Amino acid sequence: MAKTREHSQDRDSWLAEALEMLRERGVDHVKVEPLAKRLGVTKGSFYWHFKNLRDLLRSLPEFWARTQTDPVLAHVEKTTGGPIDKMRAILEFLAREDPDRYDNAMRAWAQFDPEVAAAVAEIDERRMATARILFEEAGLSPADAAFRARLWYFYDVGEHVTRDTPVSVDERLARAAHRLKLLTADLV
Amino acid sequence: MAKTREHSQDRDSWLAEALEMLRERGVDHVKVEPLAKRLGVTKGSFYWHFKNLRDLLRSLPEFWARTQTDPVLAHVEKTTGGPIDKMRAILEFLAREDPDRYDNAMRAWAQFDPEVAAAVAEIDERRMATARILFEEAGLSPADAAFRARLWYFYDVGEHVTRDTPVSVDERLARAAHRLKLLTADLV
DNA sequence: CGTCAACCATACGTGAGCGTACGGTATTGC
DNA sequence: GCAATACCGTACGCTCACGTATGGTTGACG
Repeated sequence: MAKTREHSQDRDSWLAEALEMLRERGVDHVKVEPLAKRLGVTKGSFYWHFKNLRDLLRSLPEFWARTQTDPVLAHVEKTTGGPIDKMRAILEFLAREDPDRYDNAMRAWAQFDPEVAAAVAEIDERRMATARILFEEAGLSPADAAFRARLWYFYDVGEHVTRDTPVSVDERLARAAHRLKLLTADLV
Repeated sequence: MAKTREHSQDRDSWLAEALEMLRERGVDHVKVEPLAKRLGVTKGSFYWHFKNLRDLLRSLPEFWARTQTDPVLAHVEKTTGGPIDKMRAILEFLAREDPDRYDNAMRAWAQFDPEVAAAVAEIDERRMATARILFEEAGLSPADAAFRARLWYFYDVGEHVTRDTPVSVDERLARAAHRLKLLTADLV
C-alpha cells in the first residue's frame, strides 16, 4: 500500500530529459525519437508514458516550476533578518547558484505558446511578489514597492536574457552588490 | 547604369515575410514552402534568391537590425536638450511606438544560435551605450553610468520579455515616467 | 507455476519539408 | 526581333519524425 507514487519516476525522467533538450535546442527540437535515443530506449516506451508529444509538452511547465523554482522560493523563505538582509541573501544565493537555469528556454518557448506564457507569467509574478513584500517591509508604499520590485526583477531577467557569454561568480556578486545598493539607497 | 541595387527588392520581401513568421511562430517555423505560400509564389522562386534556407536565416539578423533598430537610433540622435530631456524623449517615443517589436523573437532565437546571439548582443550594446553616455553627461562616473545604463536598459528588456498580455499606451507612459524619476532622482 | 500488468522493441504507414532538375515566360539590351 | 537573363512553376527523390499496432520480456503475486 506504500506505492502511491504521485509522479511516476519514469515519466519524470522523460520530462527531465525533455527539459534538457528544450534548454539546448528549443521546443521544436524536443522530439520523441531523439529523446528516446538519449534515454537509451525506443519510442515504444514513450508512448507508454505519454499519450503523444503534446502531452509531454503540456506537462513540461509544471515540471519546470516544480523542480526549478519551488526549491529556490522555499530556500528564500528560510532566510532571516530585515528586508534588506533578505534581499542581500537572495542576491547572493542567485549569484552563486546561477543555475544553468531553464528560464531562458522557457521564456523563448513562451513567446509562441500562450499556455506556456501563462505559466511563466505566474512564476514571474510569484518571484516579483516576494520582492514587492520586502520593499513594503522596508517602508515603501504599495505602489512604490510594486514598481521597485519590477525594476528589481527585470534587472534579473535582463541579465539572464541578454547574456551572451558566461560571467564569473565574482563578477555576478559584484553586480549584485551594486544592484542592491542602487535599489535600496533611499531605504532604511 | 543606375541599377546597382545593393539589396534586391525581392530578397528583402522574402526576408520581411520570414521575419514576420519568426515573430509569429519562431525560427523553426520559418520554412521555405510555407513562406512561399504566404508570398503567393512557389519555392522555385526562393531557391533563385537564396542558396538554401540557412542562407536566408543567416541574412535575417542583419535585416532585422537594418529595418528595426537603425531607424530608432537615428531618431534618438535628433533629439535635443539635456541628458534627462533626451531620456524622457526616448522613453516617450518607445512607449508610443511600442512596436510589435521583433526583439522578443530575435532573443528567443538567440538562445539557440550563437551567431544570432552575437548579433543581438551587438544591438543591446549599441542601445545601452546611448544610455550610458547620457548618464555620464548627467554627471555619473563611467562605472556608475555603465551600471545605471544596465538597470535602465534591462528594465526595458524585462518589460518586453515578460509581457504576457498587451499594455495600454497610457500605462506604458506612466511606467516610463515612473522609471525616469526613479533612475534620475539623484541627478541634476 | 501460471497469469497479469508494466514496460519496452520492432515494424509499419503517413506526411511535411528539403533541395535539385528542368521547363516555361517575360523583359531587356543590342 | 531575338538572344540572354531574370524570375517562377512543376515534379521528383529523400529524410526525419509522428503515431499505431503488435509482440516480447520481466517481475509480482496468488
